[in-house]
Amino acid sequence: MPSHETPPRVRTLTSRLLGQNATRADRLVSEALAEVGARKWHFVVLVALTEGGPASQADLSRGTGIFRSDMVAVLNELAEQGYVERTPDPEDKRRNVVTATPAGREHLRRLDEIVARSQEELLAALTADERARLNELLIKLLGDQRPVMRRDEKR
Amino acid sequence: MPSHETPPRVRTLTSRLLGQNATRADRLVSEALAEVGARKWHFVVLVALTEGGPASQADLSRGTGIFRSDMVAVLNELAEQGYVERTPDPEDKRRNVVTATPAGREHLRRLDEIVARSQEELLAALTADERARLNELLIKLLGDQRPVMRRDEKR
DNA sequence: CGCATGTCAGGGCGACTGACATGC
DNA sequence: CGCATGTCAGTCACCCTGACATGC
Repeated sequence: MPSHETPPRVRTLTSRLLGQNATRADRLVSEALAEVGARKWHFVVLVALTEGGPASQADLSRGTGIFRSDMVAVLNELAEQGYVERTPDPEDKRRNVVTATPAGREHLRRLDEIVARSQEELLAALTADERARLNELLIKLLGDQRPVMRRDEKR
Repeated sequence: MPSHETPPRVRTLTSRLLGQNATRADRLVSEALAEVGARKWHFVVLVALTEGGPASQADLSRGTGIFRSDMVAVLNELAEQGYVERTPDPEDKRRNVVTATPAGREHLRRLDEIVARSQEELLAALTADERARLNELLIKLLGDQRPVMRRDEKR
């Protein structure tokens, strides 16, 4: 009986390679973050807040690519853990101003380390040059694409 | 108010770049395949069958990385459309022998074209050299990893 | 007996849609 | 008025677990 290994025709499809690598990368990062009760969206949102300052949920959504509707849960989780605060915006009563707390910034430092370690693990098989080249190519391939949410921009 | 673009710290994370590119690639391929009522698993399974010959569901599962439990639905769909046939294996009554029908092979030729066009679209921003290099790096990065399902091998 | 196979039920997560109340 | 914001309820695909009956 023949071997049913995935044949080259499929194995070397770029879309497939991207998918498999993304799955592996995601698992590495997610499992590492899970050890401190965090998920990757926590990381992304905390980075956005500490680098961009306080923001509305819609701003955060647009900046990170997380849907407005999903942002709610992410912020709920972060708020429960005391890493962000939601306060009503006095200038526009529809909005919440989301702010990273000191504990949030502290937490982010931990996440930064964890994520960095995951990247190291992910990229272990590549030399520094290869890593750089890969990143370059991935960026070029991605082009103008907004983080996710390409078409409408108004979620 | 600051801009909340995704900052470089996050934007250039390889895990993130892989994720975004994989999402885009997946969308491209899936939407194209959807136009003929197919999904990527259909493609993968049909390729496995035409290149490896008839196989049991468990063999197909191991070869493609689709879980045994999910393979059932995929084969149901392919069988409904007349692209594969399940017949009991006389040599081992636990097994089904899955075979691609002529219509299945015909269908695969269409899918092949569609997938090829998607890859073209996906990779439009890269030169031939860059595409080759990217594939190389992705393959090296993936290393020994089995299609998915790394740990147990016995789903 | 332990193990493989096909099947089903279900969980968790991420991407995404639709709707709705409130306010600009 | 049209549009933005925060929220909730759901859908769908994928990845994955657990269990079970049947047969090796």
